[in-house]
Amino acid sequence: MSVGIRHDDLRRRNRAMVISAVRRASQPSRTEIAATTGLSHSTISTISSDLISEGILAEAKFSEPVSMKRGRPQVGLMLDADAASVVAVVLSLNSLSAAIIDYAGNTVTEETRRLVTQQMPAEALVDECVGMVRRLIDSAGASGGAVLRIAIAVQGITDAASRKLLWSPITRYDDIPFADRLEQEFGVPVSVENDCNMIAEALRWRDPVRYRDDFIAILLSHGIGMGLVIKGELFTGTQSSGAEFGHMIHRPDGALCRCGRRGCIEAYAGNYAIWRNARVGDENAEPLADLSDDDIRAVADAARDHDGPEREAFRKAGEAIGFGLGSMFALFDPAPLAFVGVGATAFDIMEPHVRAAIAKTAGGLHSKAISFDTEPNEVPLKREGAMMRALLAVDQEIFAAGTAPRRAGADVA
Amino acid sequence: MSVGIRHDDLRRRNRAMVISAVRRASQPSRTEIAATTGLSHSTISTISSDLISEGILAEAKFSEPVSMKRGRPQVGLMLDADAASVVAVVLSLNSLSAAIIDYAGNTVTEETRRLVTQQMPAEALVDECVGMVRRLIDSAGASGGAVLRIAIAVQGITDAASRKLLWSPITRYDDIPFADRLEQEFGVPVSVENDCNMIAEALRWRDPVRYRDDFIAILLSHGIGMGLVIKGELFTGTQSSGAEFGHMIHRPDGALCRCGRRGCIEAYAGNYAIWRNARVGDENAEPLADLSDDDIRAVADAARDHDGPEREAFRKAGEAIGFGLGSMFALFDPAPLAFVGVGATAFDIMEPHVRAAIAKTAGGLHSKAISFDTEPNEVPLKREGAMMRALLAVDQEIFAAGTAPRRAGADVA
DNA sequence: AGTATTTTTTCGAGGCTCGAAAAAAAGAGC
DNA sequence: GCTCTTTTTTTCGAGCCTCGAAAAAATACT
Repeated sequence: MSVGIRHDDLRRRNRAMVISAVRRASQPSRTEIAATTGLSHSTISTISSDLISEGILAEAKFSEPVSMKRGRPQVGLMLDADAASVVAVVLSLNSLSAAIIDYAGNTVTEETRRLVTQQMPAEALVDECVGMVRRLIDSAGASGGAVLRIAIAVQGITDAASRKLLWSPITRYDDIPFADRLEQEFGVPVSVENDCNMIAEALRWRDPVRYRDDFIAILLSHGIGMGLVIKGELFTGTQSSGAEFGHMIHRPDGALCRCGRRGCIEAYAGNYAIWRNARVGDENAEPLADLSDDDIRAVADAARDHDGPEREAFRKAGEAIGFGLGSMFALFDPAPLAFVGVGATAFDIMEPHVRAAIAKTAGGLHSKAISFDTEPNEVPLKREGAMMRALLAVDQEIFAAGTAPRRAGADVA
Repeated sequence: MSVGIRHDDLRRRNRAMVISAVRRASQPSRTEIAATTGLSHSTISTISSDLISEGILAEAKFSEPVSMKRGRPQVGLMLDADAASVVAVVLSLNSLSAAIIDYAGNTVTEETRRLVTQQMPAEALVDECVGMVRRLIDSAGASGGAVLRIAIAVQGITDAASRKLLWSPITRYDDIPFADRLEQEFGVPVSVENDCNMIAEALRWRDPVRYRDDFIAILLSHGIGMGLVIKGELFTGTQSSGAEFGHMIHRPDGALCRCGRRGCIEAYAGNYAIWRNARVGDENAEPLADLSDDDIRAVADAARDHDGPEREAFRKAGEAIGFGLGSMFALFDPAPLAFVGVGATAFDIMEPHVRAAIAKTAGGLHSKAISFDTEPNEVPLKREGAMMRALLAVDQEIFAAGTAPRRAGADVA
């Protein structure tokens, strides 16, 4: 099972701790790092001077002299932006975008283009990714650090090893091996991640106070996605990316879902379902393939304006989400929620029904205490999440190990 | 956040690895331990001779000479039964039992008695536990190692810190602080655990091949309980023991549940629900407080014998369980299942309906591959689970640390 | 009885972290 | 302007820990 700790793991782990402390805090001093990691000052001193000489960290030159205290001033440590760079790719329905990001997290170059993903062969999808990444790397030229990692946030179900796109609403094809192809093309590790998991990862970095150890991100768009952080870790399935909240069953044998099954939460709360209930009035009608943001906003406006099928459609959506959350809360207790995507703009209409449904479930005891937050624009979140995923991999897997700690160190000295 | 690895943690962790390897395997040799832990032979040699001199491990005297190989024969290591002992307490509806178990896992003494738990004040429940543990410790006398840990498996929801019984069907009272009282009484750490979690823990030790990293134990009795192991760890809630499968929502605003809410899985699949559907025919009728095993077996026999309300009741139960599992599998992919308790004797009637329901959900793709296993007798499983929980705590928290590694070691030498 | 083989222990080397002390870098006080 | 105080950072020696190699131990084979 779990393996013993070798002597050389010790350094690797503690280097990882230091890098992680610097990435998390803003220019922490060595003393602060010692405090947060619990390691001694001398250890932090040794490790950080190693990392600086390897070009991974740098001392902040003009740290604002916040101190105004006596004594030697603290000198902040920061990530050396030129230590490396990563590529964050976001692939969604009819849209592909990518960016090169330096080691400190600044965007170097980016590109976005529209594609008709549902009508492209699987090969072509991968080719588009490869092409865009290639162009970005070429345009960035020799500036900054070498690209050490690529992360792709993609709508759909990925495998647990983050290598393939198992299934996605953006294409008719299954099992598309994005990672293998891109690794072969660029010679760096590639991971393929579910977009909602990346949204959760991004929220954690945007607001570490609210979204710390346990929270839930729900993407309300054409379908319903979820990113789940439990006990400080992204919750993924054992074989897939997991957390397919949209396909939990709300009503057995109920409304027709885009996935072909019946009664899924998505079949009540996805944009297509809300539109169908509001405008078609038949929950068994074939789901629309796509729906513009304006379409759904129009339904929301109508629902706000007067009672009628639109308002009823949002009631059903809120109810489905609420009962689904209630079932989840039976499994692992309530947690703060973030609603992301176009649907979040209409969340005000759904919220009372979500709360009413949760109140009827095991999560009901705390239903008033559960915090809801909305963020309409999911695109930057997906990119930030993929970026953080890639950067953290560089931190932990490459820089913590210390590329040839003896040989490279000797070269430098 | 996570804290750095201090120099002394290293030894503690590797000692823990060795102890754990010995507990898991049956009399492994030092060489085998080195292989499974990945540590060097010299390290294993040092650590194991320390552990032997501290009286935690012992060399097996007459290990069957399975080898028949040339060379120095391997000498198996085993846990020293006298190193310590633990108490495993199982508290269920109308029944309390406890046992003293030595460090090697052998039962030293045990006692069981019937109580009318629902009519006892909270204090009296705790008093009964204290009294029984006291009698056991007294009767065991000075034989064996000192009691270093107590674990209580109790039906109901416990808090995440395993200290209190938050809610339980066995009593009208909430927030009963079992751990505090018992610790005060016996001066050793006490943990209060959900009984189904202990069932899962026990299954892992009974059949480590089938129940390894991901599996689900479902207790089919008056209510429905669940113990969940995901990625090698017992899955608990963030604030409570979690995995309240029985109170996931099967049908919004559906049948009346024992918990007062509506539509819970338990309200269709708990013994009282099956009995109610079979014999009362009104899913809103007030649930019975208790039901004998014979009652439910009679319904099962009737269902097997002829079509009618009994068979229909089991169909509804299987359907509720199947859809609930399907919803869970949307979150974390399918896993092997063990059905435990009286209800498991009737599982043959439910199985086709469980599978049919799962097939209608996101878990349906693999519905045929999901393995079902039944074990009617839950009582020994609860005890074994509590025992393992307590023993592992002694392993990891007490013996791995090495009580005063310098001073005690010096005393021995 | 001697040799081959496998397991276990011993021993020295190298690495890592730690605590204490020293060095560095500022503000405070006169 | 100089010294003292305070705080941060580095340096240095000590103590552990793990590792690899070699030695020792224990058995089967010839």
